[in-house]
This record gives sequence, C-alpha cells and structure tokens, in this order.
Amino acid sequence: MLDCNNEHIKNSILLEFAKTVELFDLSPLEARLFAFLYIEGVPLTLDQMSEALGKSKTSMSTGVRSLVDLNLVKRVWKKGVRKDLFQANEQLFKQFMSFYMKKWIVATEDRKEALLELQSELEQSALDQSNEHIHNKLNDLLDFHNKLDVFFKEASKNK
Amino acid sequence: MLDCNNEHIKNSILLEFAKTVELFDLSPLEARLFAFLYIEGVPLTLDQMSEALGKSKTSMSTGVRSLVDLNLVKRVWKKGVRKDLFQANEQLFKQFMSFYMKKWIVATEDRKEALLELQSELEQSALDQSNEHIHNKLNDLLDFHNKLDVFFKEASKNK
DNA sequence: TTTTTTGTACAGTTTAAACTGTACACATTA
DNA sequence: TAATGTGTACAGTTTAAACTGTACAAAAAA
Repeated sequence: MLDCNNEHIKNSILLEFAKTVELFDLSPLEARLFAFLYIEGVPLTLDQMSEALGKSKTSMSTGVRSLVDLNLVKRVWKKGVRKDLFQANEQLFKQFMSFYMKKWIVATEDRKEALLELQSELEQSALDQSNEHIHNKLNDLLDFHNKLDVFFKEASKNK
Repeated sequence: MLDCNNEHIKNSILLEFAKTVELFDLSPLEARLFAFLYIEGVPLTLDQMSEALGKSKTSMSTGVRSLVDLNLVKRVWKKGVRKDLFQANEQLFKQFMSFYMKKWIVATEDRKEALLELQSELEQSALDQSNEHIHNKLNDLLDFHNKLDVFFKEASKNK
C-alpha cells in the first residue's frame, strides 16, 4: 500500500523531470529514458529500460546511444555481466549546460561563417549602390549572430 | 542579370537566417516567415507573404499570429490599406532573448512547483526511512531546477 | 566447432506535426 | 440594403518523426 503510493509518486517525479529534460531539445523518449536512469541511479540494461518504460529494445538502444553522445549517460562495466550497462551522469546542471551551450555556440558560428561568405559574394557583385538595403540588413544579421555568440560563450563560463 | 544574382544571394541569406531562428524553437515556416519579414523590412500583407514563400494564406495567418504573440512581429496600420500589415521587430537580439529566457524561466518555475508538491506528498507518506533514496534524488532535482532558474534569470539581466 | 546471447541495421508501421482548401463570419464599399 | 473583400476555423491531407519487429552480425559459452 505504502509502496504502491511511493511508486506512484516516483513515477510522477519521473514525468515532471522528463518535461524539463525535453527543454534541452531531447525527444520525449530520450527525456523519459534519462529521467528513469537518473532516478534509479544504478547501472541498468537495455532490457530493464525496455521493461520499465514499456518501449521496444530498439528504441532503448538508439535512445541511450544519443544520451551517451551527449555525455549525459555513460556505459559502465561490471564483471560477470554480459549485457551492456548504462548509468546516468549525476552532475545534472554541469552536463546539461555543457552540451546545450556548446550546441548554441557551434550553431551560431556556423551561421556566422555562412553569412560572411554571402557578404563577400555580395560585395563582388555590387558595382553600384542599388543593394544598400540588403547590405545593411546583412550587417545587422552579422551583428545579431555575434551577440548570440558572445552571449553563449559568456554564459558557458558561469558553468 | 545583376538583380538576378542579388535575388539569389538575398534568398540564401534568408535561408541561413531562418536556420538561426529555428534554434529558438520556432517551426521552419515561422522561421522563414520571420526571416522574410525582417529582410524586407517594410510592412507586408498575408498575400505578399504567401506569394513570396509559396505557402498557403492560412499558414501565413497562423504563422504570423504566433510571431506576434512572441512579440517578434507587430501589426501596423496604414491609412487607405484594408489588408492587415505586418512588420518584423528590428531589435533582433533583445526580442529573441527576451521571449526565450522568459520561456525557460516559466518552464523551470512550473516544474519546480510541481516537484515541491510531490515532495510534500512524499513526506506525508514517509512513515519509515525506506524511501531515503527517492527523497535524496528529489532534493537533487530541486537543486537542479533552482540552478536553472537562477541561471536564466541572471542571463536575462545581461539583456 | 556449434549453440546461445546480445545489440543494432533496416524496413515497415504507427503517431504526430505541418500544411492546404473550403467555407464562413465579419467588415467595408457601393 | 446587397455585393465584394479579408482573415481564420475547421476538416482533411500530406509530410516527417517516432517507434516497432524481424533478421542478422558479433561475441561469448558450451
């Protein structure tokens, strides 16, 4: 009876936490998967995840791989256990911020580069001042991307 | 010939900029729509947007409405013109950061509240220490949400 | 070696999101 | 008043994402 109640609360916590994880651009499944691994705390197998979340093992395999790529989950070894074991990284704020800020920085740098390339193309074809408007807009866009870049680089310093 | 080339560059700029806008959780259409309005600079009608992007007027209507809700686009009036006119807000960094930080703050506050509610439920049903594990995890989650809250509130100060 | 176990590639299916077209309400003009 | 123009609600369609099940490759056990 008490256990039942606690299981219910535990599940509610998982659902709420998963909503937060989704904010970091993780899919609903990845979010629930991470939340589950984090709350359980101990290394778990694909079958255990599949059983607990009621989803296919394939989904667990691809989902947990994404989480490992993002450095949110790590694979662990235990002697005598043949199955792969996965465990959630416990440093929530550090890890989530780390990959999220990096994502923004990489994205804005890529855009900036592409826009600079377009700017030089524009300069070359600009024999008259007929395109002053687009020229100015492009400068404003570059300014915007610079500000984004600075902002997220600054933000990632605050851990 | 030159015009043609400039149109091509203009369109490339639009596409690149739209990619950045998508990072703020706007749909591809909303992103392209905003990019178009921003680059054109002048107030435009739904028909003009529809024509330029090659999408239905209904899409423009719903899309531009979202953009207005996010304060990225404003409706403007011009005497003699019956159709609705919409213009992009020019302060890119200020406006995008503003709604994005707010979105994070609201979301984390909501989760925090939900988790606090679950915490009090957990306390009530905790007659023994059997649930110390989940109790600790919940505290860690609340700590995480607090850090997120502080981070984004601090970040939104830096405009 | 053969047999068993485990993770994942891939094709197919289900589910959700994006988008369209018609129909209509509301407003403006005549 | 009627006639025309304009935005959007809504239902339906298309498109993309999420998810599943089988089948197989790699590795371990027998």
